[in-house]
Amino acid sequence: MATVDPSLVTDLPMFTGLAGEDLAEILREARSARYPRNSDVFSQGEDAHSFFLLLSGHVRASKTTPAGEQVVMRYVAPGEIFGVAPAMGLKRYPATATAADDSVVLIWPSAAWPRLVTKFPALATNTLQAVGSRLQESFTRVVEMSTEQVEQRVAHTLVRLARQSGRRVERGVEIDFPISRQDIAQMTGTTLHTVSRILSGWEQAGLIESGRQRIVLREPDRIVALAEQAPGEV
Amino acid sequence: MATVDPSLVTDLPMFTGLAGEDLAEILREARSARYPRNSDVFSQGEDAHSFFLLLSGHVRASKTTPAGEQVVMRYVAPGEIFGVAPAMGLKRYPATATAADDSVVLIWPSAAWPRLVTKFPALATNTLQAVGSRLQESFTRVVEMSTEQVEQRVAHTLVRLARQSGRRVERGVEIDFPISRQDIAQMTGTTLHTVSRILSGWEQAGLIESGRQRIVLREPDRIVALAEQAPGEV
DNA sequence: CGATCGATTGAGCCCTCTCAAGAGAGGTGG
DNA sequence: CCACCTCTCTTGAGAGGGCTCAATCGATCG
Repeated sequence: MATVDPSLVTDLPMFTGLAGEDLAEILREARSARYPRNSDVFSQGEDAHSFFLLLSGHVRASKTTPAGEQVVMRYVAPGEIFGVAPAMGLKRYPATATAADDSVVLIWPSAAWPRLVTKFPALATNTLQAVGSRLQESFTRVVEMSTEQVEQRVAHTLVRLARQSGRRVERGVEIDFPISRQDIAQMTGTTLHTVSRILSGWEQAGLIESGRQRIVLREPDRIVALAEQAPGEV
Repeated sequence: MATVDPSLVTDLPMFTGLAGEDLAEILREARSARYPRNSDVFSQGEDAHSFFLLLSGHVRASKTTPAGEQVVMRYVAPGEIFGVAPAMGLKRYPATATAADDSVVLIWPSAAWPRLVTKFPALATNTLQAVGSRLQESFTRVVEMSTEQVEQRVAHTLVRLARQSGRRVERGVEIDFPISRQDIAQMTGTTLHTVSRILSGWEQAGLIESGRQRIVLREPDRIVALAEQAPGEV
């Protein structure tokens, strides 16, 4: 397999402070692979043999409870690293990563991490920032689940998805990968029935337009308003 | 102010891989300070001027929403670093840190971080692991809030607090710092009324013994069982 | 064109919140 | 050292948001 072209990734936050030859050396240790929609990149509990960078597509990270319930932790957008369990000192992946859409991924063997990070300390700094911002996001979610009603949480989640992975279309902003009511329920701690009722309501009010695994925000500002409005303040 | 004695901190995860003189050099950049119970070490939104290591006592990190509601993110135990916003690239503290009990803290100016991490790359690795394990904890909390009922969440929270900061007493395991029903409510996303009702029930069942800001787990195993039992499985 | 997967919608219930009141424990100041 | 005041905890009553159970519809894909 050919080496990855450095120009594809040179501007990513992960490689801040890493110049031409250094970057090329890092990339030489990686291989790329394609994952078709709905296939798993890795599974929860599996030996953490590699870490990853998403080149294109979208990857969903989810955790399964002992009782078999699934919770979606996040969606990975192109340019982000994921499956960095090895860097955090974990032996096994704490979640399952599934291609939400056909995806292309760079893969480094875990064994390369200590060597790379010793030679290129900027990698540690950049990873620390990436993990730090995920910690902030996770905290935000805890706060929302503690203080907001379901409708607000769904609104916040859609706004965030649209900002992270929105695509401008004629009628508004479309979330750029297939996402079901069930997925949104698993991101907001509710049931697919409740999500369906909420989205049906919004569709009738003209706020969104949606179909099978497809959501277009027609009036993003009014969804933001819903997200921020205190309950009862109607 | 005298330099901190390296022997006090040499075994902490934060300083793994750092030997005598290196450690002494790192500690020379820190000062120590005492915070009486209920005083703030730093406040949410404030300029992130420093990062910290807790030597003794307990510190509560909490976030306040725009609507004024508070959510407790975690309790810091002795030996842990906190307020590492600077290392994650944040300009301001994302939460408020309050001494839950009289506490002694090591303080490094943020400006020291880039210099220290360049000279001692192990610091970046160790911090990455610390932030990584917090991310795992935060994920655990999201999963619990998504899938469990309030009683299970309270049980899980008490078990975790007892493991992290429990002290053996004759009658069981006591949580080693003052903690109110309100604090537990803000950790589990419920109200102090509901927490009070749950703890009253457990007290009558002989599972715990409690008083003003004080909780003793008399039968930790049975609390663990409550935490893990599926709802309805009674 | 059938089968499967996702979405919709109704009915009823229950867990938890809200509102309300009061009791007990500690700390503090005179 | 006592009285008061504040903070924490308890407990009841009632309401409601969201879940569970159930059935149907629609769309996409092989």
